Amino acid sequence: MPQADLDRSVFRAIADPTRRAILDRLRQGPAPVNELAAAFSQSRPAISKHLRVLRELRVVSEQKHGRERLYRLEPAELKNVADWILPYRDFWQASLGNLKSYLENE
Amino acid sequence: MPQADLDRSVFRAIADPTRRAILDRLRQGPAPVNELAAAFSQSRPAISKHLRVLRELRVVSEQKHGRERLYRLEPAELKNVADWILPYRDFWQASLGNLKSYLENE
DNA sequence: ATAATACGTAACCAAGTGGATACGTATTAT
DNA sequence: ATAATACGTATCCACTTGGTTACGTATTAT
Repeated sequence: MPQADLDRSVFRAIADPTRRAILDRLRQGPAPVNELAAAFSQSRPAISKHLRVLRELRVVSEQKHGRERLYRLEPAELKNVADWILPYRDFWQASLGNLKSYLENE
Repeated sequence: MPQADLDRSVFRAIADPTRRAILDRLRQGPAPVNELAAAFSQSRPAISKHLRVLRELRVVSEQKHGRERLYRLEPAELKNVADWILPYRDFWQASLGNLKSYLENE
């Protein structure tokens, strides 16, 4: 069999470090493509492709503004990540708790 | 240029849906490989490869137990995901707040 | 001792990914 | 009108990924 059907979830969007950095930047407010590209020592088309992925997975939105395109953070899909990670919280809290009591009993 | 240096973060570990499912399963307790493989309509070696990725990124640990290898969830690295997503929480809460007041004012 | 079980790994392959350069188009500046 | 700017897209390429089958090895069962 060639390959299973692709993962089109938000997890793919945040799998790439450049895309995560773009999202981090957009937390400070919308930005045009050139400003984003300037920060990442990659060609502008490369950033455009990353933005396309983020757009298609609905993590950002695009708004034409003159000849610029302002990209804006769309946090709704990211909530899925938080929701997925949530039940694991108990586990690392338990681990830290064990470590704490271990240290306290030495 | 061929490719940038690879992302070896936990985000890569959770990028694949099969690997996320494995982690979800391991939340209920450690499991041997065969049990994991039985659940995913993939060959056992495929699951072994996924487990290797999870192992190398320290999201699971392996423990030999007779001829079985028990895989166990190691939540510490997953905390990085929760930490990364945390500042975005404000954004989707703001969005939901806006939606709420929008609906209330109609 | 021999067979069966539970794995990991090697080799291979199709498809996906992330990058670059080249080019086209809409908008603004001159 | 012409040039410059700010993009998106097409094409190409090396590398990665995720799957398979074939095989080797340690452990347990007979």
